[in-house]
Amino acid sequence: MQPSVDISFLAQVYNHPLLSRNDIVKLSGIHTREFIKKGTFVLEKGSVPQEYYILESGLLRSFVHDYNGKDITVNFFTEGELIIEVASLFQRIPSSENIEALTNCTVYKVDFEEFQQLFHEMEGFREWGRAWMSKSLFDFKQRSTSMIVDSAKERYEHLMKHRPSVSQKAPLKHIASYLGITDSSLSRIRKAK
Amino acid sequence: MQPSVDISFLAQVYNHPLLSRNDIVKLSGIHTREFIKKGTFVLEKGSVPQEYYILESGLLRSFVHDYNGKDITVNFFTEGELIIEVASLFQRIPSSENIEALTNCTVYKVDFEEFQQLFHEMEGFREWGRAWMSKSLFDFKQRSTSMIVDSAKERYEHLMKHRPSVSQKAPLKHIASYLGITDSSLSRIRKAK
DNA sequence: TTCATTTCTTGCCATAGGTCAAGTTGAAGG
DNA sequence: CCTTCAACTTGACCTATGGCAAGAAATGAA
Repeated sequence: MQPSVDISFLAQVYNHPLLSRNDIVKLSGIHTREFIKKGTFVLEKGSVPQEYYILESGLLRSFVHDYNGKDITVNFFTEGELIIEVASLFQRIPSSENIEALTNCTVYKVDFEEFQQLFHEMEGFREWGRAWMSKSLFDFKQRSTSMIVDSAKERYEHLMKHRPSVSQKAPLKHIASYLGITDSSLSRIRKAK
Repeated sequence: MQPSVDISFLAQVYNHPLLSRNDIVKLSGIHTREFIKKGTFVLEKGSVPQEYYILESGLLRSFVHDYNGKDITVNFFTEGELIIEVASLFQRIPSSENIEALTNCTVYKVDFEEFQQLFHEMEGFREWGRAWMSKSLFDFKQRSTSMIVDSAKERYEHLMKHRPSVSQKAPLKHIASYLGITDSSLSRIRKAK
């Protein structure tokens, strides 16, 4: 049994002035709903992704290993967000990061070729894509600035406030590496509150 | 006297498999060469940019002020790079950062409206744009990971190696804030070598 | 040339956060 | 119910980097 597509959920994700309700319906055609079990890797280092996903429910993270083999969480993916490794998907190069499901998840899968075709066909979709990229770029810029300007405690509080589901569902060690501190330090920060 | 456009320079910048020599010539039509004096702001916090630039020679930086009023360099722009604040240019919202010329510069200016038109007309241009954005996204991701994984000294050495012109032309304090350390610390790091 | 301003260096001490190691607590499988 | 493994906490100590302030060097304007 194939679970069915939830148009109004997709309408929220693909919210853009140049995308009409009709466009969304058309877009929904390239989305298939899937379940992903906790622990599954939706992308492995070294492979070239053939798709991206939209996360309906659950939590994932992307991570890399530094030169000491230490595991560093690069990003979390929360409900309503795109699960995508932009550089490797668009440039067809092997990914340098892994993406792993931290909980059971429900996602919409989008094949790259089908995406690509609609992308060039629909101006609104392109504009949405560019807006999405701008926002991501902005977020990562903010993130590196925050690493400079804010203390570990402030960064933690910011994460708590803006992405509460992360601190609820992710193990402390992943949150710590995402914040750029050790798990001991994060434990102390939490205690201090 | 209007300085003339250097097509082969632009061909390097707009290097992409889907952009032919003819496409580049067409693109060059929306570029005007300009000189910018050291100290000029090409973008001021709070204003909405109407253009982006390509840097032929010179050095610029973008920066913000943190809540203590401390000046933080977010990025440097070196020769051959795009001088652009993506979020505010594409989403037509006031910029949260400033962009300032650290030396006299030669640039190609591109008006947003003219860009926008060609962008939707030429598939190759769109693909180039997306590739450029992917790369930027990748770079910022790397940057935040580097802030976590590498020591101040390693970050400095990386910058030295990959963007030597920055350490040659920018004052120490801007390099320090870009690296996320104080100018005293950077001075000591330099000395230690 | 001189004066003023910025840039850079350096010393002293403070501190956030790291490292390592030893527990606890807790959850999942047999 | 017991065992195991991961998650989390906590303590003792260490280190990279910050804050502050003084001075030296370089740059630029008059």
